[in-house]
Amino acid sequence: MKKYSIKDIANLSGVSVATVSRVINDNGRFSEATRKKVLATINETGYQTNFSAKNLRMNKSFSIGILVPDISNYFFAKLVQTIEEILFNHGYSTVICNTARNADKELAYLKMLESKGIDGLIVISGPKAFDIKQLPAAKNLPFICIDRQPSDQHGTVFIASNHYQGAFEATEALINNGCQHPVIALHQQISSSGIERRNGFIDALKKNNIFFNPEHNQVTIETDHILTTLQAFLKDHPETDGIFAINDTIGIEALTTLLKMGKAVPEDIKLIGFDDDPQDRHSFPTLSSVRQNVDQLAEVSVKNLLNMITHEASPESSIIIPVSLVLRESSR
Amino acid sequence: MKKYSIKDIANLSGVSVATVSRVINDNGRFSEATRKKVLATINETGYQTNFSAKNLRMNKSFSIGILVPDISNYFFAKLVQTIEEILFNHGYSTVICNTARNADKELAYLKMLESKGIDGLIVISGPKAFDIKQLPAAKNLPFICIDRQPSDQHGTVFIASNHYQGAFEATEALINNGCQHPVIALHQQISSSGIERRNGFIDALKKNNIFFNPEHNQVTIETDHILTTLQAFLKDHPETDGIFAINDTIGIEALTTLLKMGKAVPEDIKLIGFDDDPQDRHSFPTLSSVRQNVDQLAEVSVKNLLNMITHEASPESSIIIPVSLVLRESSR
DNA sequence: ACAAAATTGATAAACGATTAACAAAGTTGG
DNA sequence: CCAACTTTGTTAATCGTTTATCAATTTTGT
Repeated sequence: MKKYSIKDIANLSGVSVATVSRVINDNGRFSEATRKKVLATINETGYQTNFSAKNLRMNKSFSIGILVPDISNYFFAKLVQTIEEILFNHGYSTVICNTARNADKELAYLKMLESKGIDGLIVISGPKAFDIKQLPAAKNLPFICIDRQPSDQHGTVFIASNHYQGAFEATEALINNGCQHPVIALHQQISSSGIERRNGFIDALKKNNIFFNPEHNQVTIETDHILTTLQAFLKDHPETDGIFAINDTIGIEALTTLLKMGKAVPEDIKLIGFDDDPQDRHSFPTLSSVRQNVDQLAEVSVKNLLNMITHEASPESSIIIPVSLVLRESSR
Repeated sequence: MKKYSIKDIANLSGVSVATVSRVINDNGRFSEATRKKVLATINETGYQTNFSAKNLRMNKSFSIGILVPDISNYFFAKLVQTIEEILFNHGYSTVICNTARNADKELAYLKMLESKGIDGLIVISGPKAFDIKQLPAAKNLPFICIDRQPSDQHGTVFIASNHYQGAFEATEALINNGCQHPVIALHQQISSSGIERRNGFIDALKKNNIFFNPEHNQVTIETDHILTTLQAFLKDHPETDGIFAINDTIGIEALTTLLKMGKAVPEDIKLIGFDDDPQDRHSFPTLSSVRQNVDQLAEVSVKNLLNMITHEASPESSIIIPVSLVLRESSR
């Protein structure tokens, strides 16, 4: 299988390479007759344009980098998947970089991406160790942040779900279903979106005249020690009748831990998580959660990034996407 | 931030571009003094080689394509993540293509990947609609298949977990724990790995003198109708005391369905799944499963692919990776 | 019918790297 | 001291595109 170049196509169709290029890129300067002729030989030969050459000449690579902390996390995987699909439909390919929340890896990836001459960058969450914008690599690179607030807001796009709203609504759902002593369950280190969620929880308490006391209304879960942590907490705070888990990993863990402890969910303790992992539908009882609108998140991200790349429209600077509460059995 | 080319570096260090290139690629033909000089200006300027140019000249892109059916599936995500990391450590970047098990998309992706001039391809599972090898795009492209048997074995590498072994061991575990009437739960359409798993199940029955009767020892789960399907099956076959689920999605669904029906797991019915999803550790009771060795799968895949690319060693043709049974509460 | 304008196509110069072929300078042995 | 060899570095071709500039041809207006 020979690889055909534009020159071969030109020779075979009896025109010049310039004409072939014009036909391929459809920029007018040719007659209908030549168009047919050229297209025919392209079809015959199965010619494919060589992107390396095109990239070199046009200084454009038709590929986008994505920095993502952990693609084995369902939410990130789904988000990346959706973004990738939309980008592909726009003629871009996606280079996925799994940073493992490691700032050094992030830097290494950025260097590689710069070398490859990517046209744009999408940064999802991740470490706040340094500011992407400060990097030489990113100086002239269109990029947007999802769930990671860039420290220098100017000229960058920030997109996130309304974590605050989701937490607020989830907490109010607990209260409306009778919880008098709701507790938020979270990890030690907490991301920017986590802070938003915590604020939503606190404000929902406030609005319902429940005083937020970190001692009583908050439990810090240490991974792998959830049973002991939760057991100790509930012993000290037997009045607890509702838990808002800051994400579904904690939510599901809390659920099974409660069951192991002999508590009934939702009868004794109501429970709501965050992220709407698929497993929420398959727990027993099923787990209420807050669903982020992944499609919209992806859509808006790509739209804005491509706008930045083509300069067609000036990008918005900060976009918050609504979330939706998914009520299931665990919070009845 | 200016972009420096090799020419700039040459001028700034007072040598020719050829020399700079030699220093960068360390191929000998220069003195220690020039090396230091060139490296110094490279450091000062922050020069990065332009991959488009390098690719064009060398006819090599240092990027690998991955065709994967569904990256939001935990096993695939983990596998892709691991492969990506290893490839990155070898200086390759990864272009991920989510085919959604759609043969047309697969074809479109392959065209794009060919245009980009990828150096190699990894195909994970996916539709058997057509044979990659037959595609002109793949004629001279080194590629390996994970969990997808290429129809033309010659010169291609096939890598897979030992699905047969996993299913066999899981089934024997059920039997050894007292199950007299084990049942396999599977979907209507079944992949090549699914067939292996089913064979393992059947042979384990045989070995233990249980006659395999599709009527009695197999239930076909229709997604979204699992409750009714399973309920009907158990009504017709009340003797059922063990279920081997062909994957963890079915496993977890079966588990909660059984609980909803008032069955006790593992007391009434023992249950083992396949793939060792993280959620298995957080169900109640925890779900026994078969774990594929993702690290080894990734390692072996990359090693063989890179061997094919560099011709350093001739690739093996068919590699089977052992799996391990993870026993938890659901099969006690 | 002829000048001006519009259409169509060709030539050749980039883009930034690698590398074969060559040249100059330095080293060595007899 | 000079032939032969080694070391170091330069020049220029090449990869496959795009596109500015120019040239030839056709169309149009009067």
